[in-house]
Amino acid sequence: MTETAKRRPGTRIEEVARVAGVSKSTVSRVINDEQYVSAKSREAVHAAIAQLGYSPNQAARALAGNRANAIALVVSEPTGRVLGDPFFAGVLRGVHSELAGRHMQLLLMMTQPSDTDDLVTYLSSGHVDGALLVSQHGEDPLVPMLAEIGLPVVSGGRPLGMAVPFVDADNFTGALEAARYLASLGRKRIATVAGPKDMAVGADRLSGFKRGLSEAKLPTGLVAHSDFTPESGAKAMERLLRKAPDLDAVFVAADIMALGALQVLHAHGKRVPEDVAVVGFDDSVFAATATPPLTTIRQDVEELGRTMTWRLLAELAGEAGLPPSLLLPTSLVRRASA
Amino acid sequence: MTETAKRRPGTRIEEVARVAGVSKSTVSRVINDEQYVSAKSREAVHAAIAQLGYSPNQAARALAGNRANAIALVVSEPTGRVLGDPFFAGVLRGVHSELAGRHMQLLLMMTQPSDTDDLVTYLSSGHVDGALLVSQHGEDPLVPMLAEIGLPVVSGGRPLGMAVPFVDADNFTGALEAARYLASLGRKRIATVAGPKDMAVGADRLSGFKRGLSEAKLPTGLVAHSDFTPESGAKAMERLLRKAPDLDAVFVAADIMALGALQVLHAHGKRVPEDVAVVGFDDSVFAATATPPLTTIRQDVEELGRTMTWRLLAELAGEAGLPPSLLLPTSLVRRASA
DNA sequence: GTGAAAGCGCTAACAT
DNA sequence: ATGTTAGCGCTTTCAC
Repeated sequence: MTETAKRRPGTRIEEVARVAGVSKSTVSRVINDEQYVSAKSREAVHAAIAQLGYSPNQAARALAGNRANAIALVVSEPTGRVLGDPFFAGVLRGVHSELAGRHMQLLLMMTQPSDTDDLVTYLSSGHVDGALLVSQHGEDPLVPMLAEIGLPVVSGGRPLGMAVPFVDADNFTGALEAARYLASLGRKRIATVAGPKDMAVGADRLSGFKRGLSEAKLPTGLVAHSDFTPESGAKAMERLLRKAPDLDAVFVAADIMALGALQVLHAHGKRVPEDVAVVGFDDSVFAATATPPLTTIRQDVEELGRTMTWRLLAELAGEAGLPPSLLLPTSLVRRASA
Repeated sequence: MTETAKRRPGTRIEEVARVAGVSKSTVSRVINDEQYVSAKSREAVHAAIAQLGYSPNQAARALAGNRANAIALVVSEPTGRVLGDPFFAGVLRGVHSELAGRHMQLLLMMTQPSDTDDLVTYLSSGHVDGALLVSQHGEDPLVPMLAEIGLPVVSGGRPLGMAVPFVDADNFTGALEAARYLASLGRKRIATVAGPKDMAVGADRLSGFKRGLSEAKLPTGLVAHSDFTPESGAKAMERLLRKAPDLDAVFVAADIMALGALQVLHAHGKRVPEDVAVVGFDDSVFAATATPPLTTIRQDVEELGRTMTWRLLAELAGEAGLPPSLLLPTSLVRRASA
């Protein structure tokens, strides 16, 4: 590295102390919202901070306080395919809004299974105070590894393996509602493009769907698995059509897969919803803009991000009696496809 | 704050030095890839680091080195609507891949126009070494403010106001190619759903489009402005159809707007591409999954992210003779819509 | 309620 | 090529 650029931060805490007429310690106490500071001092410090445009040096805070004042958002998936997913975008937005105003930075980390070790080393070295995990496939080794090093963690989506705190949409109930709705429409040959078997989200939505069909005394055998891409959604739809050319409804376990399914349905001359009713899941940006607009199960991904963050921060703050896991409600959004 | 959780980082540099049989300074030099370290020491240090699973404390590095070892990715737009945009996801992926392996963290910051001052204060306080800006509308006040405090900055997309280093897709040439292609198809009444007037990306694509039509001696008057959402794309398409019911082609300046335009075209009984040929821009995930699949101008957003990051890091490293701005090539991707 | 002083773990002169 | 020393700006005992 050559001649790395350096810059001197502006005001230091000492100057704030001078202007406010108190000691550094008092300024520090005010900044950290501690008790035992007189209203008078507090006010003076706030005034000085505003006047000088002071902003504490995070590095020094972290070093002295033995905290990082940062949490990581870990996306463990090959080359961040999830990033393109509106799901992730929503979570990110939620995390960010929950963090707003707190003195906490968000570090974004992506990781392939191959460099899991590096990541664990990094996370265990005090760079962050806790981690949020998203979109891990099945039994992600990251989960037990982080649990072992004692790093507070909250998973977005139910992890398949080890029990760690998590927040998830109520996928089971959402899919159940989708199946009930399709059955209520009088559809009899209801299929599903399910998610991957090795992801809890896939399994949960499939379970809920099957439960709904069972209630209506309908057969539950029309299942094609897929991963969360339009392409594989299309392929799954092809398989379904081959197996049951006369199917009259399909629950696609993610809007993004429904896009592919819709293309295949059109290509086969099936009218939606007349011949085949389609219900998606997520109510992502894809749903409203699909042709035809997609009836879907809405999950509030932004709320998911907020809740995950709240849960993690609460744990970092040492709060007791926190629920190990939380399920967020879903709701049916009716559009043109069913 | 109550009883904030604390953790002690594991190994410290001193222990690495002891195990390697050298001084802290030498370990530091090895870590920072400096010269004047014997191969022997270097090797010993690497071995010790591996053995101990050592990872340097970023806070201490930042404090002592007077660098943050972090850059910010600033998304300046009301409540991160951009986040849902595949454009942003791609850029993020590119930024991240370029950062991989360097000791640099990525801080994600979103900001509304209202808290620009806070952001500037924060960024100017040494928390980051530089910033990447994306998706600013028109003359974003952030640009001159950051330039003023001397923070190295690279903009993703050409900023409308002040001259700061930027990287952008070659929007002009891309749109030019779209227009030429449509003309080469024999289309005569070619319209465009353009982007916002106050964004360079909107202006540049419109200019290129008009230039292309002029070349073919075609009229350039069929223009409807829109922002980058499917809804406003649909509205713009409605306006275009009202103005020219017999239009036979439309260049939609973003795939995501094309989704809305496509819905409207269908609703009006227009067949795509038979009656109306449609060309989009971006080649985002929306393009291939649209009905019909969209012919579009591809821009490599991941490369955009990588290039922005490279440019910023090069500047931080004090490299001389860096190009103030860079334009990335685009290419036509033929699918079914035109 | 407030201040003084001792580090937090590292980098950066300055020696050698 | 390597070791020694002095901080970086803040939080945190511990007095008062």
